[in-house]
Amino acid sequence: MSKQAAVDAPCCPPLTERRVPAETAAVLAPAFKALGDPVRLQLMSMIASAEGGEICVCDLTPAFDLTGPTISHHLRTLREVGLVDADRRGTWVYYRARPTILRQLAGLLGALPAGDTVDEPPHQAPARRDCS
Amino acid sequence: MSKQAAVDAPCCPPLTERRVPAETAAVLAPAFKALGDPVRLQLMSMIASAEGGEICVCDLTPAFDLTGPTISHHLRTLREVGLVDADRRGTWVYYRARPTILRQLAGLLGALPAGDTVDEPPHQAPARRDCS
DNA sequence: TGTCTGATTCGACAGACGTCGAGACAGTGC
DNA sequence: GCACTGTCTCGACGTCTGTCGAATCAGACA
Repeated sequence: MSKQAAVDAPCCPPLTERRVPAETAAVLAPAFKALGDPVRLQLMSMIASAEGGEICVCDLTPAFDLTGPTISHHLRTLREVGLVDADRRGTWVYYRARPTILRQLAGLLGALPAGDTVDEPPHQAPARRDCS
Repeated sequence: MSKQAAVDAPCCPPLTERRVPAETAAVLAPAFKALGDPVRLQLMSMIASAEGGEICVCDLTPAFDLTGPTISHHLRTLREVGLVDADRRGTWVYYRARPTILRQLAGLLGALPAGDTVDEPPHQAPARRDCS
């Protein structure tokens, strides 16, 4: 059924420290892309923050002004990149987040063990260089 | 001309803790989407990890099997969501990462206290079925 | 000034994406 | 068995995206 490609990606140093190799980029980019839609980003957060660690589709659908098939489509996208996992229980289907890949993405962006986060290089706000 | 919309986003609790509001999702999703392309992900990491904090376009272009205009297009995408900043110096244009939004994204994905979550979340199903 | 190099913008095109309605499938309950 | 509910798949449609070549813009230099 689902591909869940990104799940097995090798773990990754923050992109602020070393250039991301093409292979890693090819594997992780789809996960970022999946989060690149406001609906999916909200779906992901509803799933990841659900109490009990999982949430029913029937709780997700009414939260949006979209049809069932559309929500289902977005959920499949999240499933295919390995961000969530589905589980049918009787009539209902429950979705659950997969923290591993979420951590990989966060790690890549540099959510390091908190504390040593890179800090602003010299950068004044109003720079506006408009080199257009 | 550039939009740099996401830059001013309010900071955000991890999506594993609370549902991301539609507003925040609409603001941060474009940044994730920008990172959702392998080429842009690599560009972003080359820029963010560049020594001196910045890197010349002339160093970026030859690193890919793509034409100049295509690289320029991707760089503009990164610029428009506020992930990078451009600066023309003489003949060359230098790009620099903006750590603020990078940290926002990382934080959203889970400034996980490290060592906490394991892949398998609590798995017994708390039979929530009040979906009627 | 004229020419050269580096970077961006413009216009075009194929392919991917987001959305929907209709229909199919999986379980439950009578 | 049959009807009902919840979810997914399929096909279609309009829009967006990634890529390119050609043209344009911005500086440097003779």
